[in-house]
Amino acid sequence: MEYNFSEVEKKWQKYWLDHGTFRVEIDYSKPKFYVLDMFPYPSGAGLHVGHPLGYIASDIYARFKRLKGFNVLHPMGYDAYGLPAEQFAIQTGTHPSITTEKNVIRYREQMSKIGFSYDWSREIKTCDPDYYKWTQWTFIQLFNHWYDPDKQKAESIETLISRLSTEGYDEVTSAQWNSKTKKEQQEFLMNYRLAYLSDAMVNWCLELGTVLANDEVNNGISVRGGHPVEQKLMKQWFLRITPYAQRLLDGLDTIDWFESLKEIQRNWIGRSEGADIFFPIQDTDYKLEIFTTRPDTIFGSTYMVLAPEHELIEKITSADQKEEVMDYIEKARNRSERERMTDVKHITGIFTGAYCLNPLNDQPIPIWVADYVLAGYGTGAIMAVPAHDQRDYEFATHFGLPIIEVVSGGDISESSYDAKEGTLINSNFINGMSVKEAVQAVTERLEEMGIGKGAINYRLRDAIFSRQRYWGEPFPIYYKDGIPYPLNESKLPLRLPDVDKYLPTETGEPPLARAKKWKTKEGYPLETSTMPGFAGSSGYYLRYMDPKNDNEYFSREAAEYWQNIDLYIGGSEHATGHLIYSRFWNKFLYDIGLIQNEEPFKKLINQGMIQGISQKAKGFKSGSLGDMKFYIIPPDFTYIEDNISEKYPRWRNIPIEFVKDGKLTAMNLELMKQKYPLFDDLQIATVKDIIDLPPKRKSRLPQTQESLIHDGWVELKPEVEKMSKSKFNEVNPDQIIEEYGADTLRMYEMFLGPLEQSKPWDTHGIEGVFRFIKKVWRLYHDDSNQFRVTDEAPTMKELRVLHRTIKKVQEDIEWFSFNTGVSTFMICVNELTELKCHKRAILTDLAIILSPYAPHLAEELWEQLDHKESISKACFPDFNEEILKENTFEYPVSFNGKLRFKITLPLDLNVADIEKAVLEAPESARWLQEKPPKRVIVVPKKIVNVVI
RNA sequence: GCCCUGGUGGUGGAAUUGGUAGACACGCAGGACUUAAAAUCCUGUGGCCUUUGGGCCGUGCGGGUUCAAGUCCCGCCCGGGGUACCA
Repeated sequence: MEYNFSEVEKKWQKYWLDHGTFRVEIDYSKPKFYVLDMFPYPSGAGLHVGHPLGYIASDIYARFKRLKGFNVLHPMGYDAYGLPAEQFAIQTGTHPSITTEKNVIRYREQMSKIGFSYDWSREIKTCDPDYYKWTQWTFIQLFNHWYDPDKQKAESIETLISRLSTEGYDEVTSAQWNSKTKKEQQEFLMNYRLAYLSDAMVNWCLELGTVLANDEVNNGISVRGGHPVEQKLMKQWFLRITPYAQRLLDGLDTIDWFESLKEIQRNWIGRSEGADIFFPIQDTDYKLEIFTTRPDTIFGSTYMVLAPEHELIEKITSADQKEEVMDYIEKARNRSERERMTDVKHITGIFTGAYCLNPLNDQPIPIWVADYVLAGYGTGAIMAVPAHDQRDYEFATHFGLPIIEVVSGGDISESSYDAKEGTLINSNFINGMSVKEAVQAVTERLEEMGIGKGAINYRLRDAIFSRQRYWGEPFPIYYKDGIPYPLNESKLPLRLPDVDKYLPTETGEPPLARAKKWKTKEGYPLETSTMPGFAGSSGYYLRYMDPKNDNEYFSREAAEYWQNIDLYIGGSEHATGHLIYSRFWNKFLYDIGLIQNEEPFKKLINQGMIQGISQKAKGFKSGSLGDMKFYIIPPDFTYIEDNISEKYPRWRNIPIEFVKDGKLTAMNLELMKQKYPLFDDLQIATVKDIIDLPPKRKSRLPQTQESLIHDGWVELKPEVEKMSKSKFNEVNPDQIIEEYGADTLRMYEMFLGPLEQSKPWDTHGIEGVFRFIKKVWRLYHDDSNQFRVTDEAPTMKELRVLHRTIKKVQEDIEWFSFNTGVSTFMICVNELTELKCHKRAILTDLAIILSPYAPHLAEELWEQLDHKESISKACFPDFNEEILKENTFEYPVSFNGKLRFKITLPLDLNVADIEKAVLEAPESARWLQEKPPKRVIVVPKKIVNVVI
């Protein structure tokens, strides 16, 4: 009889639930600690072993902090809105809430089996009206606020209105404001609201029937589904995140995230410093405003470029160029974003016939239109400096435009010199200056002349906030005379209505337009778009603090007690989406006084991906049209390649559950076909199959090839890939728990390697951890499974093992080095087993320190050790430095850096005595060869190195 | 292209400030127990050489700094991630 993990684990999971062991409330007698996992989207496929990796790490940390006396908030919930449930609804008519609820139950069940210490009473779902009420509420606040650049924070829109009506604001005088109609006023305010409606070029995905945010599009293809995305002008809701760009950038310096992740965010925000410069356009009153990061190169500017969308083009193009220019603009406009991206190499552009003047030397400069300049960035116009910008260089070379070198250091006959170092030449009053000095000098001169100023641009764009979809939060907005107004807060939540179909209407309106009576009580139509996925996930961590509160998002008391998140664990794929939006959302709520911290996530760790090992079958297709077979051949088989292979797909993923020892047997293949009809065409190739192949060229195979073909089975090739259902390489945690138990799963996932690294799941290795768990059990139980813990006093040796382990385990958790933590336990248990230690004084503490990693086993042992309360209420033992103190040290002695022997010496020896002892050691004679050493380096408690 | 990462035995990985490279596991080989198997336990396991004392070589490659380099510096090569006309 051995440790019965499945019984024990069920017992404690039930106990924790029944006793509310992990429920937390505000408790001023303890310091708080907030540990959060990025909540999952509950997909139909359920969890695979990769998903819980981060959850296990955070759970260990949360349990550790509890033992250390913290009041730990450790909740879990669901990012429940999402495309798959809606797609399923379109196909089957099943309401997405039904699909979602089913998946949520499955997720909860799977997570419960792993033994997480979540406070399940705080569970939230973003699709729950009690929750999305506050998503809608926040949206209304965003709508009702603007960003005051003087105060650098969000302010009520009323403050802007009162300024406009009394003193005026920006370029609008109070008289102008007061003479505007109500509609005009509302339209004007849209330019300032933090949530606003605007016509904009958006990423429109026809297949999905919705617009997508920039981070949902990659290379002109939707991230979800992989459908083509085109640019389309549409009215959409936006969140004005851009005024927060600088604060989002600065905030990064105050938080403890991986530097690589901060770097991704910095790049995404994309701050660049430079200057806005006005160039007068010859023979007109127009001025061309451009943005450049290199005002120092202004004398090297040999042409200007406008984006095809630029509004000045029509006004300045000369009569003889008009037709060609208009033609070019038309073509550029019809070129989809995707084309523009895939066709980077193709240089196009057209001369407008107009010239502007360099304001510093009155030289005329030709103005061109080209699609390599983007309308949305800076002013949509640039001064081209071909000598010092690669893109301009290529353009100038292509169209034969002049290239003037103004910064020395490169060879402009070869390529542009883009570096920001060198001395200015051919540049009038800045000749001889360094780039840095010249930038400043030119900017100052332009400012003096009133034709330019220092400027900062950000790559970050306002976030498109509407989706033409059903399964999302409805906007709390109605329209009166075409003007949007927020609903009264008392009307929240505005519930998602039922619809007959989850598709757009015949007239192309979003699915909500199908709802009956989608109007306010007064009869005003409601907004038919819904919010995007990131709406519900941007502020969910705040709701956990007070999840049942019906009157507020969360109480002030809860916010003041729990503050922000001390530890956040999740995937780095959210670097430019969720993690930016959340920080923005949080800063806004901070501005309006709801919370105390500007940054939501103090420390963030990205866990790596657990990859799957796919099993790939190599093969070829053959047969008649209606009966095409895929013949599987061994990976080393090459004979087929010459005549057949390149015409047909050669590799197919085989579901790993049917593969044993890298082989697929004919019997398993049959079982597999029964489960997945998709594989009906598979067949293990026999020698005859290959010989019979058309064209029938050979009657026999080379001996070496024939010997690879076996009767009844075929070899497959393993390959490390992302774990996913479609690759048939998923490993389900339920199976692992069934076979080895949750504690083994938890420890093995940690043992696999550093948390932040990606690594393949290899089920073989789990045996080692499983043996360890059984070994722990045997420290407490004898061969007949009788509890064998004694009250004997521990020896110094045993105490040393224990305290060394306590120290290392604690340090490893604090450093998030969970893999070495597991090894530490293994070493400890190996040593205690060797010492035949079954003493209460040692094993009590061992159970406590092991409990964050293997909570079920630890609880069971704790109970057997006669404790009445859960082990999670125990106290993490302190290690005793006195016990750890050694009085000797085994010095490695090297000669010329090469280790030769070891010598054990007392620790209280001084350096001279150590040197003496080493040189007098008998082993030294052999290396010294009776000559005195040149030098002896003694590093106490580390090493001795003798130089000869 | 640019930015960020990483490269250590057959495999996953350890070495936290420059100080014993390969901890801990898996796998493999041999052994004990057993009628047999499973389970468990023991021994060995970086490579090459060896007179069995040990020696030489080894952390992607080539240099360097240092008494001492997986760790620091310079130049390459390869893998993973981010980004891509952002002026």
